[in-house]
Amino acid sequence: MAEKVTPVLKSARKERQNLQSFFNIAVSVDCVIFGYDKNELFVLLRESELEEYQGLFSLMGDLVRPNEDLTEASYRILFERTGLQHVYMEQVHTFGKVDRHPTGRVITTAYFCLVNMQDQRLAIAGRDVDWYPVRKVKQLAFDHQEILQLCIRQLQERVMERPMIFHLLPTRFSLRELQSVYEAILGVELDRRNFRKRIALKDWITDTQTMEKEVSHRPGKLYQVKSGYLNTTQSYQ
Amino acid sequence: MAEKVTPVLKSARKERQNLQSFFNIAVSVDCVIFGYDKNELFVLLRESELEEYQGLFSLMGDLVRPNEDLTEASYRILFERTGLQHVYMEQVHTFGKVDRHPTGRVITTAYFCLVNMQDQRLAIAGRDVDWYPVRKVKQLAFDHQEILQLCIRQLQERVMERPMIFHLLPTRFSLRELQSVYEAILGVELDRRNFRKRIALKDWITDTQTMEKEVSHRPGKLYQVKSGYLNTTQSYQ
DNA sequence: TCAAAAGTGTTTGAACTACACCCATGT
DNA sequence: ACATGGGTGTAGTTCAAACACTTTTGA
Repeated sequence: MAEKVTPVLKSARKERQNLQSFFNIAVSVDCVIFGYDKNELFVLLRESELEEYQGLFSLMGDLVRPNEDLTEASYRILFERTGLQHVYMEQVHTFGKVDRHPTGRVITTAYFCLVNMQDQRLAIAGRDVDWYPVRKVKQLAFDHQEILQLCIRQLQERVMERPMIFHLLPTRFSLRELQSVYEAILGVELDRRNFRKRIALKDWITDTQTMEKEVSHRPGKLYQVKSGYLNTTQSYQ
Repeated sequence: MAEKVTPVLKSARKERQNLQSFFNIAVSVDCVIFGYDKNELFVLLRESELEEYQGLFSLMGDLVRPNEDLTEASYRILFERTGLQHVYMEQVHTFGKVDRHPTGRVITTAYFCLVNMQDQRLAIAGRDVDWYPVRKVKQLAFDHQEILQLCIRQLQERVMERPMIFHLLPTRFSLRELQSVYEAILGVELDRRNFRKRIALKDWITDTQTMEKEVSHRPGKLYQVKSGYLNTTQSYQ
């Protein structure tokens, strides 16, 4: 094994000339931005700018700039559309069918983001974007429906395994709220007692010694995520 | 919510002109091709062609052609280097740092492939590629070490959950062989009795009513994967 | 006093772990 | 006879699921 063959070495500079003709696929990033409110999972959409998709909504996407890392591009798009930074983000998949974009050959890398819809810094008013309940989204421009579905699936697969759900909630939350977010994401009802035991086992959250106020029922304890579990950065880009 | 804003529509044709200046990031695919032999996990590597990485090995990669889906490109690269088709393949991650490639801006999508090193159709002799034990790979060209590590991690995370490991083995195999492949991938020793129970629970394999031959110990039963578990195609590209 | 959600424990089954002995074959 | 791996079962633990009643608050 491993016989050595002496290759004809190419320098990067010479190589660049040969490659120029291949620099003709555009690269984009699409952000699937999830939020949670009133027992419902929402996704941020905007109306497609393309004639071909008039009347349809699309995800937040843009081409990657020549001097921008892929993750930088994703954070830029998020910031441009929401005013938010330091948001939880995961790369999901890269979609590369030849005909997926009518403008030309564009491959796109999909990320999902989890944001707190109550965040005061969230600035979508006056922009061409809005929140839509994920359950009601039936059709999107491009292959964005497929992208959305895969992001939901990945969110569902990971949300019980890793402490990521807290990015969707305010700093302090009740166990009831936490359970409702899980139910909205997973699309199932959970048993309250089993849920509380499971969350206790994870050891992600801590009692804040405060209670809900101004609720028309017995107030619950408020919890917060333990420090160190609100990281937004990925290991790999 | 969802106030409508009337956007200025752009046609795909007009849009294409605006985008031309962005068609300047190259897109590549890197295949991490895994094989198994004699209690070891191997990866297929070749010597880097670039002066900058002289003496280092690299993964099998190439630029994506303008009329080629991302997965097509990955299968083409695999076929060019191994002569194999219809191989198990999963997309892992897309790496997009600005400076990851000395030739210019190249983002790359990594796939891992599982091949049977005993496959008669495997044709790497005379090509500039060879198998290296994964454990011994310490340094690679570009960011290929990072790509390899992430592919190994994804393989490890999924190999017990999905019936993919059989692509690394001949059609018929003993439970001992199967256990050894798991051990090579996971980097741990497994208890034989517990392993057999676990595999029985998965219900992936079936007894072939044949036995090992010409082994210098008590021969074991030979098994094969149940039909339907050797799919090579992915749901998403 | 009623409505609404908070809070809490037990029982069962499934799956995983650790662990030891006899069996069949080739040399 | 010996070396090598084949083949098997039990006991303990952990985790998940099913399931009901009392408590606290606001209206």
